[in-house]
Amino acid sequence: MKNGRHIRIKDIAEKAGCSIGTVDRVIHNRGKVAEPVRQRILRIIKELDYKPNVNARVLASKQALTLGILLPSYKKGEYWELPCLGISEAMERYNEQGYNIEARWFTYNSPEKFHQAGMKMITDEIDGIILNPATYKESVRLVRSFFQNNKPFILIDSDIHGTPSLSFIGKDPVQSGLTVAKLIHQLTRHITGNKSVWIINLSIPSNQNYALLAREIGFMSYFADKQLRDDYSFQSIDMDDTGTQKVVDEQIGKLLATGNPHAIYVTGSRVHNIADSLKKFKPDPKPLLIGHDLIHKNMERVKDETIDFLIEEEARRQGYLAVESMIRSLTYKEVIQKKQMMNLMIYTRENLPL
Amino acid sequence: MKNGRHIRIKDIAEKAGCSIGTVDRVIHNRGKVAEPVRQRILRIIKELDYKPNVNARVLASKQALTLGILLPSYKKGEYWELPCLGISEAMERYNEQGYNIEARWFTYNSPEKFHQAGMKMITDEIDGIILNPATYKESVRLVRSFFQNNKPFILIDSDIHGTPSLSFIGKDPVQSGLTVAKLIHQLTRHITGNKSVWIINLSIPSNQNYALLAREIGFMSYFADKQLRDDYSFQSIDMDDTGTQKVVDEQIGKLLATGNPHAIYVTGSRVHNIADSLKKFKPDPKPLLIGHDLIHKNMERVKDETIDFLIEEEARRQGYLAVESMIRSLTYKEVIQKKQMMNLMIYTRENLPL
DNA sequence: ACAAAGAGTGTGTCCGCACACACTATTTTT
DNA sequence: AAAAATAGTGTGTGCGGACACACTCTTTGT
Repeated sequence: MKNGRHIRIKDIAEKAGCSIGTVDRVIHNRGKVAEPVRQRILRIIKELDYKPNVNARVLASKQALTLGILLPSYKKGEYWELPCLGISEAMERYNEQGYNIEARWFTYNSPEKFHQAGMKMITDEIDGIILNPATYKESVRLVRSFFQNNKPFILIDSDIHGTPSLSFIGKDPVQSGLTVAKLIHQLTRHITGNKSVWIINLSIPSNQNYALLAREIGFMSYFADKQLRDDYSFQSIDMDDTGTQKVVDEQIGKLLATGNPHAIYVTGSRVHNIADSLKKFKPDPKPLLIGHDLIHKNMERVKDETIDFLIEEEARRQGYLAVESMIRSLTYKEVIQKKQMMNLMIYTRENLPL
Repeated sequence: MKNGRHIRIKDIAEKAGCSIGTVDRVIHNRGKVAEPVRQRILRIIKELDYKPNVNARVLASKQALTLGILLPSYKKGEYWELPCLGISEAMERYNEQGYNIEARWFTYNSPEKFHQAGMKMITDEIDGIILNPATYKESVRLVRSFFQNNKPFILIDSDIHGTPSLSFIGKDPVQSGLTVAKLIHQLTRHITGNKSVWIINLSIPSNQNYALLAREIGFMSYFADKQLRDDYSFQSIDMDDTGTQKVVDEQIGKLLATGNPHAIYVTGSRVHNIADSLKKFKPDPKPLLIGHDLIHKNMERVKDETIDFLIEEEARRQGYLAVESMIRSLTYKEVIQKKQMMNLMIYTRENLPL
């Protein structure tokens, strides 16, 4: 209704004294354009701060975008389901809006499969890649190939510093550890005497435990910085995740026999296994139990207060943003923020979503 | 690139044996259409699950959307700045994408101004209204007028149950209170003996304190439900917010003379005033201090740990979603979720954003 | 009986952009 | 010197939908 008229290609063409075809050519870097004319047009585009009309662009170009998704394989109810839900949500949303986007999913359960699947995406006609870097070595190799083949990619959940990715979307595991430490510190500060804390790394052996280690580092550094090491005794426990509750029970049983901790921090996403063990053995007083990620089983244990607090880094939103960022980069040629850090959320029974 | 062809008006027209003009008429409920034809077309639309192409729609309709924004007046750094930032962000985003949206802002500092400004939006050419209901009476009157004049509106931040709004976007203050209670309970549970808690209602007198009261109710009910009333002694303190630190200092000084609480819960967004007082008087041991909202001054006090925890309900996102929902309702004719409840976030020094 | 007023429908233009195609002027090849 | 290739540019059509306009056929009024 206002003079807020948007600048069109036509406006630029008129000002530059050429046809819209020529302007189109310089915008898309295709065909031949005389150098002085190109410069003139580029200048005018800058001057007028031309922003292409996204609606017209999408409408006119019938091309379909294909995104490659490369994530760890997972079972229902596990962590990676959450980012995947976000990815699906974003795709649905954009498809509904007239975009034509489809995904090609790849999953992996070993570094070799990871690299293999990644390389396949290069030969396939894929416009952009969203991946979670598994192990450092394979990821670097893969990313190098992406770069050489001019395939844009976005890293999700964990970062590899210095990669030429469009964006990293995820969390800072050290900060997570710090936050858990703060909670445990505050929640146990009025307990007299030395307080014992277990840090349990319950995860699939040899599988991308970088993030878990970083969490533990953050956790420890909190107590170090605050010079609280004398008030606490820590015990790091590496537990193999065989997937069965029984094995966890056994190990927890043994540990509890040696004494009752004041607090337990589980660095992975399988706190619910520990919670179930605690439910079984009923140590008294019940230790404070803190873990990660809003997966279904964890939420159930928060509801019945076996787990006291859950930390999470907007796993679902990570997936959503990854797709959205890729689309905006590919279709609008927008410049994407290099790092998109998620908020770190603290959940307890009373503020659980849904 | 795939057969993923979307259904177009033209497809419907062919199937119905009429022209696209007729289909257009039934879609938009304009002009005359023979009843049997209308029924047939509607049936086909349902059958084929026709979804209009948003890009084409926005491109073709040159109409500008005007949103009316009716919010409490605020100074920089106060709570209402946050939803406003979200609103601006959404508008920018959608304007960039070829939509033509502008806002007309109204603010109020009294119920009369509120009603007055609201009525003015009806006569002005405004397509949709985003408002925060101030006092119950005026809000109901206003909403009634909106309804009669067929102006769609969205309530933000606080709800009026049962209004014919497109959507309510906000929080559940009772849940906030419960969460704070949980925190205080957990954080003081190892303190022996009776624990004293202050609940401070620091707000502008007679101004929309419904939400604050609801928080207090939630807070109290936690302790009641858990049968913890004997372990705690509570003191509710109503403090007028004159805006000056000095007045707060005086009152806190007097209160501290009567004894040192274990925890303080400030129901409004001005915890930082209390924090500053505590910094001045340095009660020992320092009481646990919990409040609401990520406004700048509060965050500063969280950083230096004068405030221990902040609760917030995604104030900024509320504004963003309100605009987005309104646009989707008006331009895409999408059906909007009737209630969009924000997540309840717990912040402490270690997980503060930015 | 004829004009005027509807009811009901089809056609055409435009929105801003992408992209194929056609065209001219100049240079290179044979 | 004629043919062919190339640099550089303009025009036209279509994407899916909104909306103005024109048109036919029936009903109503006088």
